[in-house]
Amino acid sequence: MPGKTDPAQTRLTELLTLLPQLEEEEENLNSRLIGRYLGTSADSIRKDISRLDRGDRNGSYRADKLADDIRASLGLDREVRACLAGLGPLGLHLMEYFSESDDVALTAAFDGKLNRMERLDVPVKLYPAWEMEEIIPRLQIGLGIIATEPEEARKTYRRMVRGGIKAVLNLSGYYIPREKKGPAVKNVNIGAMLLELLCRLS
Amino acid sequence: MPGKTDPAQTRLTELLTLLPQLEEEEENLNSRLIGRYLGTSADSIRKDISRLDRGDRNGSYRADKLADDIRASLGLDREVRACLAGLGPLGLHLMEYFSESDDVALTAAFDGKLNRMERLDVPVKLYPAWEMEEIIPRLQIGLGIIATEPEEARKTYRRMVRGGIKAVLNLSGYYIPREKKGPAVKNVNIGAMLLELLCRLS
DNA sequence: CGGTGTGAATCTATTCACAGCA
DNA sequence: TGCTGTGAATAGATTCACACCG
Repeated sequence: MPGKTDPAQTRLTELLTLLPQLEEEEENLNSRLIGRYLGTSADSIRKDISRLDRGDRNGSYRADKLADDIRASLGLDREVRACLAGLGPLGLHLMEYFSESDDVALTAAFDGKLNRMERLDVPVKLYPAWEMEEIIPRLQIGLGIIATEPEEARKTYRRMVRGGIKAVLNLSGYYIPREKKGPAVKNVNIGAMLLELLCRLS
Repeated sequence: MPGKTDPAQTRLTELLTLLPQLEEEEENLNSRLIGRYLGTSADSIRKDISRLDRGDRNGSYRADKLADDIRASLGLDREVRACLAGLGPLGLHLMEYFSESDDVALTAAFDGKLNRMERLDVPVKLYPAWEMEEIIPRLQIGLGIIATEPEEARKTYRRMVRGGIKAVLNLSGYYIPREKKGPAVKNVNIGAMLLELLCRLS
């Protein structure tokens, strides 16, 4: 019952990230087309969008308006400050990735290996991992992204919790158990996703 | 209706990837505990496992037996050959990650930049991207993992399709639209996942 | 007791079907 | 005609409740 996963909300966040791409490569949008990109039925897309209650947009969808309406409906107005832990290959990838995001301001990055940090030329302020607890509240960071090795994920998580983080996106592959009174946690496991795909082959 | 996502199957694949971790850090397993790791109710976990129809295992769960039963039930017996496209930071991360997998044999990796490839010391045979179409059928590769830049994802996908790939896990951030008669596609977008988390903060 | 397994009840999501609009 | 919006119908998943086992 905890990590609630409302399918409509999931689709809408996907649609939001899909819209820029659609704007580039499609003339005009409709529910069937969007469904094809998102792997759902046109019906679901229509229902999701209609429930958005935007001032009566008539006829077909416009990417820019849709984006605004989705943001408004999901409460994605204010930008949230985030930090990233782990600067291996995955961390570096995410650093680039999120540097361009509108929804998240990547404000700090952490790693345990100092020498690794010194070499890096990146657009975000870097700190040693043990300063997390202090930096997170000071910079008012609400969201933590874990991209460490699995072995370090738990410790990293604890540091974030002690820093008062509100939500954690954990891409390390280690499963962080949910705890009452703890932050919202989303464990993403690429191996599991791959297995799910494999099931469809059988 | 296409990209069907059976929640029970999703949980079971997650559980399968979770089990090694549980084996390390928990004495004995029960549904509530598993639910805490997976962000679901104990009820769902019990139901999922009971439907596994294993020869009457009595009482509490054993990690090794569970893994076997889940594999059998999901048809994850035979190992599938996979290839990876894109050897930037994300690709390198995945290369390491999947090298250790039991379910997938990473058999080839591709990149468009030759100089990038020459520098790499990796445990998988590397090929230039334009050979995909030829290599995939020759090595009987069934699954493609896309870790390229978004701009190159579409072209990469087309090459995989022409090579006869059966399933695609696409981590580039670009959304590949589903096409009838095409392979199974799973688009994973980290930005969307992050947005979903942000929604929970509001 | 603290746990599992499982029908029955509930709650949620998807699909259907069609009216209404450009 | 081709698409959206939406109630009604269906299908599906989760939760409840309780019998049963070690």
